[in-house]
Amino acid sequence: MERSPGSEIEIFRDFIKRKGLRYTQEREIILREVFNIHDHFDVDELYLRLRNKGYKVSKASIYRTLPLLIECGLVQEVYHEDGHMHYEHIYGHEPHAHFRCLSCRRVEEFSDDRLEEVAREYAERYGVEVKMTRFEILGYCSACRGREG
Amino acid sequence: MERSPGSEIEIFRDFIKRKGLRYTQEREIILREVFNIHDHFDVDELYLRLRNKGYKVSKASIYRTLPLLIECGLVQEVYHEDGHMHYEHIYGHEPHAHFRCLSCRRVEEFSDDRLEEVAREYAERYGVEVKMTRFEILGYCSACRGREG
DNA sequence: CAAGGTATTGAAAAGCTTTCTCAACAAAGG
DNA sequence: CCTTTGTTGAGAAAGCTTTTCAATACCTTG
Ligand SMILES: [Mn+2]
Ligand SMILES: [Mn+2]
Ligand SMILES: [Zn+2]
Ligand SMILES: [Zn+2]
Repeated sequence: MERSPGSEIEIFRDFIKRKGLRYTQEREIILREVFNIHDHFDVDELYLRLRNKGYKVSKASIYRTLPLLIECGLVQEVYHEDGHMHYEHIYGHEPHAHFRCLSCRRVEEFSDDRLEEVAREYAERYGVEVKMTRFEILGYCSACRGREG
Repeated sequence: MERSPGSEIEIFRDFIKRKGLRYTQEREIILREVFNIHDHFDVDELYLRLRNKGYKVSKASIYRTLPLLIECGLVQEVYHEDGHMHYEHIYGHEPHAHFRCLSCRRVEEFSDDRLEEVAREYAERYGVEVKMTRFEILGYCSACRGREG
């Protein structure tokens, strides 16, 4: 009988405990805000949202916590743009890929089972353990393809 | 009757001219070295290789030229790691995806036609123009999966 | 082929993002 | 509670990438 996976908070707490780390206020505050953002975000946006809500969490703590959230599979690096990384929470969401318009920078999500299939087959053939996959299409969206390109 | 696409040098020169830019020594030297490297590379490696061959090209020029090579489709950003971007030349190579081991950092290439299929279908359905695609599998290679994970 | 207009270059500075340092603090076990 | 020790915040440091600006080189024109 499989135990239900639980909320992101339980998952994170278990992960932190299993690693022998301490479950701090700051770590939970950051986790909660990451799951309040239903969009791609960067460190600065996360930091400002927390400040605007009155939480005093430092950027250093955000930079320290994100790798933990990624390691336990709750969060993912989505893409690197404008000199910094962009993230999203993935727990509770279907795996999906991204289209990014090189002109207007709009990002669209879509999913296709073949992508996970490709990863699964690669893993089987080469004996690797898949932690995550990332599929991106870069190009010009329908609105932009006329204007330049 | 379709004209043959030509070498990377012709393509780059045509691109530069079409944009009304100047075809300089430095730009060609950088282009040539990019196509001498049959691996993923970063700015520093490219810079050091040029210096070791006696070329005096500045990093600024490399940082200025890479976006041009990318814009004309000769080069691609492969992945961001250790705080900087890694590139590869793609002209003359089949499209391929990457597996990256999170432990030993080894990078393996593989290809699967389904990936281009997914992109082609997305483009058709949403009317976007695809410039490039990127598929990555992150995980632990067969050698590393026992040791940690 | 010479000259002039102007994009490009190199070197250094600046701008950013991310990491590190260290004293003060707080989590967690006894 | 008390103690131990990992964590935090603020600022410094460390990179990477972009910008600045005078000197240079490309290339068009005459
Ligand atoms: Mn997404
Ligand atoms: Mn490759
Ligand atoms: Zn667009
Ligand atoms: Zn490995």
